[in-house]
Amino acid sequence: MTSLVETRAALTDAEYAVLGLLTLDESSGYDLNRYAKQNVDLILAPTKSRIYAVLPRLLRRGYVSRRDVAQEDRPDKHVYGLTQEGRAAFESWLNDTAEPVARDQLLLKLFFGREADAEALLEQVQEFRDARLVELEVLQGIHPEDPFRALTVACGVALATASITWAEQAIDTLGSG
Amino acid sequence: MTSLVETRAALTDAEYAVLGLLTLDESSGYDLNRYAKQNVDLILAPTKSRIYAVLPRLLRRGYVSRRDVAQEDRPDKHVYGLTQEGRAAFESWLNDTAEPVARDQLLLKLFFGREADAEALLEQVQEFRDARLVELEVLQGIHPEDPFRALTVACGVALATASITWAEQAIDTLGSG
DNA sequence: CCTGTCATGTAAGAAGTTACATGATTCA
DNA sequence: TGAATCATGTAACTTCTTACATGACAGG
Repeated sequence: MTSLVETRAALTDAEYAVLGLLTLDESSGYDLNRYAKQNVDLILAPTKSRIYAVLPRLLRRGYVSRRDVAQEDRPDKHVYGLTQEGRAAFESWLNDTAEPVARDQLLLKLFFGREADAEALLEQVQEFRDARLVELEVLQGIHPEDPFRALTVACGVALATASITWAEQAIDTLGSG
Repeated sequence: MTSLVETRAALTDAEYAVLGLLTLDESSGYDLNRYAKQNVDLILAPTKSRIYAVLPRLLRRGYVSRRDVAQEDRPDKHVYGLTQEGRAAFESWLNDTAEPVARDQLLLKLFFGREADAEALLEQVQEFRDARLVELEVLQGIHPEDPFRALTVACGVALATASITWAEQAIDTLGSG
């Protein structure tokens, strides 16, 4: 009885990333690792051992299925595919507008934006922008005497501003799509 | 025999943050927690339990000393102060230009910039800028067909650009100081 | 001959979070 | 009466990283 609302525990970002990659094609751990390095890497780089750790967990939850492919002269291949439950879980995460998303999560969702509901995605980018606006206001209220500390605040301001500008642009793109 | 160069293992960011706060004044865990929440928070927020976990570790290393202050009607206060070794370790971290720093680490160092060697700090900001320039070039070489993925790249570009602009400004400030 | 690709994972440890546990005082 | 401040920490848990472990084949 730890929480009033007993929800099915959420997955981690790494797990959603794996589910997302599996929406594209069924893959082995090895494939996922390589593909993640090449693509999602700049956003979120689940390591090899993380991928291999995550796959059996998703299997136990019924979010992925596993098919073993025998091979000669090398280990069998474990090919994982998304189940209906897995796809449902992934999409419900993708379109969830209730929880505010951090930057990396938003980027991860955008990366798989094709699979998402256009309005839900738009709403999440707007929420992200609004959160940055609040952050910016807070930072602009801080004026440290120490010049070094002023620089740290300036960095926060610069990044928040850039995030807001980018988000506006993203909102335009998504809205007109 | 895990590494050729047997260096005294580096501390974590949370530990350096605590050492940094202790350069200002000796403090109890409670004080550190409160102070961290008010100040470093925006950069790096070591939690209460992390602070209480870190202090005995720093003590064992000889980086801080502990003085117990008896109090009536409430638990004794454990007041920690920086030792010479602690200050040396902190400063050597602060002025270490060998390892490239991540953004949060750089901000943490800047936060305690008064304690740092001006040139070493400058050099680290320059290295940071250069790393962002490389990052930017990589990102500018990526042109995904998928418009959603193009947005994720655009975000990276926006943030890298903002970081570079900020770093230039910081370099000016530090150089003319 | 050596490096890279394919292919699986485990082990050990670091780092951090949330919640638990206790208890007096002060102020609104 | 209830919340905030002062003051200590522990426990349980999650997540993640780095390094270890194995082994064949292909290509330069």
